[in-house]
Amino acid sequence: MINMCKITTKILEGDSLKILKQLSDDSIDLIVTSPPYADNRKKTYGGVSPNKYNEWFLPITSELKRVLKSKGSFILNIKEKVTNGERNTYVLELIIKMREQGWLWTEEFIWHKKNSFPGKWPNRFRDSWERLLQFNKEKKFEMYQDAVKVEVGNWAKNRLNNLSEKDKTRDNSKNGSGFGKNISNWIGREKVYPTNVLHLATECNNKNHSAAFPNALPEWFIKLFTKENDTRNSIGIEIIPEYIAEIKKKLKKQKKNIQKTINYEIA
Amino acid sequence: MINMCKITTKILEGDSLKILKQLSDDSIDLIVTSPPYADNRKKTYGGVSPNKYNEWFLPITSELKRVLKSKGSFILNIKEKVTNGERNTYVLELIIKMREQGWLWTEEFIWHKKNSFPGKWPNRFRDSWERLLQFNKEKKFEMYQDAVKVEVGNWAKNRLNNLSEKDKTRDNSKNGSGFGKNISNWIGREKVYPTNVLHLATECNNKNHSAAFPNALPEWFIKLFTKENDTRNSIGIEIIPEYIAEIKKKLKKQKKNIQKTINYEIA
DNA sequence: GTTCCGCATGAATCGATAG
DNA sequence: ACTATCGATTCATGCGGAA
Repeated sequence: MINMCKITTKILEGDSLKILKQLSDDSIDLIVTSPPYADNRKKTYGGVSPNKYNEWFLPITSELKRVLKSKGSFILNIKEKVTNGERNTYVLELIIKMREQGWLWTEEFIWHKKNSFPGKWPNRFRDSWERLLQFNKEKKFEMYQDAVKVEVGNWAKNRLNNLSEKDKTRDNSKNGSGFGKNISNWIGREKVYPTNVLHLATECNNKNHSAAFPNALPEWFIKLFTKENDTRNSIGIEIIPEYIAEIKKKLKKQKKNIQKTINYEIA
Repeated sequence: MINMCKITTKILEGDSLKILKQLSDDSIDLIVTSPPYADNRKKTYGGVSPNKYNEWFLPITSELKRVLKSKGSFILNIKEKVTNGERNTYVLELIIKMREQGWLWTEEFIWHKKNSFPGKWPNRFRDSWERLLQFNKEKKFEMYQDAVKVEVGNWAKNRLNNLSEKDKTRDNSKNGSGFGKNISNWIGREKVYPTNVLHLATECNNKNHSAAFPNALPEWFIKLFTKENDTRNSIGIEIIPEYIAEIKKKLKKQKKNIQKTINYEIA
């Protein structure tokens, strides 16, 4: 037993706005969501038209702000659809409106979808990216950058073989920016920090749910914004009964493995 | 002589808003610009603070709309900077305001900067992408998708996307030596359309101008939005005398090569 | 002509300190 | 309290000279 704490995964059933109202203030460390995009997924979630989207979603973001801890983060995966030949501006307006609610728009990560949906149109190419908007309640928030470090690029192998005298000391840039470098700092460094562009393929095996949201995406943000050895209790909110059954089936499968080391419960 | 038309490159000197007013309505096929980002380039272009940015830039976009042909495109390369720990919203507001001017916001391409600026901060990673906003006057516009097709497969895709000017001349010389063999390589190799994510490195050898705008970027849009065998006359507007001198020097070097096939003039 | 290797450079941002 | 300046930190690329 590495950790004797009890960890729970709660699946709450119903409309997210109503469910959220039952949760306490400042109780959640991280929120990751990919709401149904406007007018898409009509068959499953009813579909919200672009001009009603913010009217529908802003009350939810307001509740999310209430339940999020002050040092927590909210990641919103979204992409505006094309209406009438143009990219619709509702996402831009959503960001502006959320700031009026008191959210800070800290960053916009890009999810580069390496295997984007094929297709051809006369006036545009395949859409190969989505927004991952980071919102916070306060300027200082929890972030564990070391948890998502990546391998250093190939350049380092060759570059570091023969260091010149200049490489061994701090060399300040000529343009007066104060920017300087000491190449010898890289000796023995195997991992570096990533950038704000994530290269991930969409998952095609998610047959029974309409969101093509790869597991690696929330996983990356969970690593980045929550502490590794803390208990990571989680909550999921879902309105469609069939999906709830599917989720619970998957969770039960995993429970057996998890319980070998941790006291794990599905609620 | 492939083409007997006269092609001209005009370098107009002065403030772009004033210069634009001298150009005729509906006379330009394609506009590609990367205006100084808010508060950056203080040393060279004076710098406009984020809250004054749109006030400064919207009169220019209004003139750009007047001079653009009805089926032309306007590509705006821009990225908002961080102010007070947040991404500033002036670019979002610019898009909304430009639509009020009558522009259509057709698409947002992403420029993934492979060699983004280094740095480490407690609350964010390196910024590795910029916006390439496509605006149009009408829903139907000129677009030549076949001109930017890429080879199928990851190897080819990366190779083509990474092409620098140097790469291209090298490749050409290879073509010259092994002509028959290369042709056979092309046969049967399928070409596909690219996506709306461009992977390009910034160019660091641009010693006398601070813009890290790779040649490949405007080149890609010129191929995509203007017809290959048309005469591609061009206009550049620049306010700093030193840069004008630099541009003219570069153009004169190229003139000798170009004039072997085309009647080329610098104005 | 080609490959190898040294090296400068880049649309940055935060936090502390000074005015 | 608010603004201005300054130091610290960091990674990948393409050019140019050498082999």
